[in-house]
Amino acid sequence: MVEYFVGQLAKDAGINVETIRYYEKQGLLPKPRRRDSHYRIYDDEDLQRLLFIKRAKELGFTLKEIRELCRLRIDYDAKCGDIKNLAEQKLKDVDNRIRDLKKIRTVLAKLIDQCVDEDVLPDECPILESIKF
Amino acid sequence: MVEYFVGQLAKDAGINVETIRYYEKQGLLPKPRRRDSHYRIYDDEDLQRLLFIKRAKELGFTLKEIRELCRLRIDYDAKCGDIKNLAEQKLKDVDNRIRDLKKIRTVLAKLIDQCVDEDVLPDECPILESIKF
DNA sequence: CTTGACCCGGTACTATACTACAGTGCGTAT
DNA sequence: ATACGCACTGTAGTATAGTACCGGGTCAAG
Repeated sequence: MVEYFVGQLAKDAGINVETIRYYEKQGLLPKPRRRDSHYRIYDDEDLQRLLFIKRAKELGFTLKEIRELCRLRIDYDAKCGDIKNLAEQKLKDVDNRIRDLKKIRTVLAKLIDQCVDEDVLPDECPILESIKF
Repeated sequence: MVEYFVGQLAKDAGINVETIRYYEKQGLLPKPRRRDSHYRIYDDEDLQRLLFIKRAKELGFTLKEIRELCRLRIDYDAKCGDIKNLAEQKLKDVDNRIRDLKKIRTVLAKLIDQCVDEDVLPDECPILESIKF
């Protein structure tokens, strides 16, 4: 199994060393094992987790929400029903995001078509023209 | 046509009055007409625009990106090709977001199923288990 | 013609999410 | 064994996106 120190992990994930330690403090990364030297030791799972956090952030989830997404599990104390409820709520949220992104997608595609077919530009924001949230 | 002052607009959009003035400063809202009293006057288009900004933010776009999305137009100076390029780039971005959200969706759905069918919980973060970005 | 709700610009403060030191210790290659 | 890079904790500073407040003007109901 591959092991890294924080510097290598940071490089592989494309994330700042300080940010990794910050995520640990915020409970987004589990407290890693340490060398005798108290250097943190990471593995590939940590890398995947970091990449997930990075992308989830770009998708508009806050660190708090990401923490929740990642904790949909393990809490053997929590009843299955509780987890199910939270998961269902998150699923609904994700579905809505997908739906609204598809609306934006449609408008962008239309705009690109307009640019090809004619040399006519819409005279108001096309996104606003067609999307009514 | 309905006209509002900033207070009513804020109420209808579910957005703070100060935030609306802030968006104007940031170039997200066009400078509105004014009464003689220099009160700002808004209409339904402004409301739609605000709702779009609100949702786009929730979808993970920054104010800067939203400004760009809304300006994919009007710039009659810009060549159609430039607009097309920007729009295509945004489209790719939106497609990637949809793709990744669908991955998360799949995992959430699976998690909910597990809760129904058995009383077994995954013992690691299910999101991380299955999503490799 | 006043009074209370609302608007004005401007400035200062806040929360979130980093990012950058400072001072100190570890690791390894020479 | 020493020097250079990298790690450690802790604290301070930054960017983004608001949010709150101040002193003052406006509007309209009574």
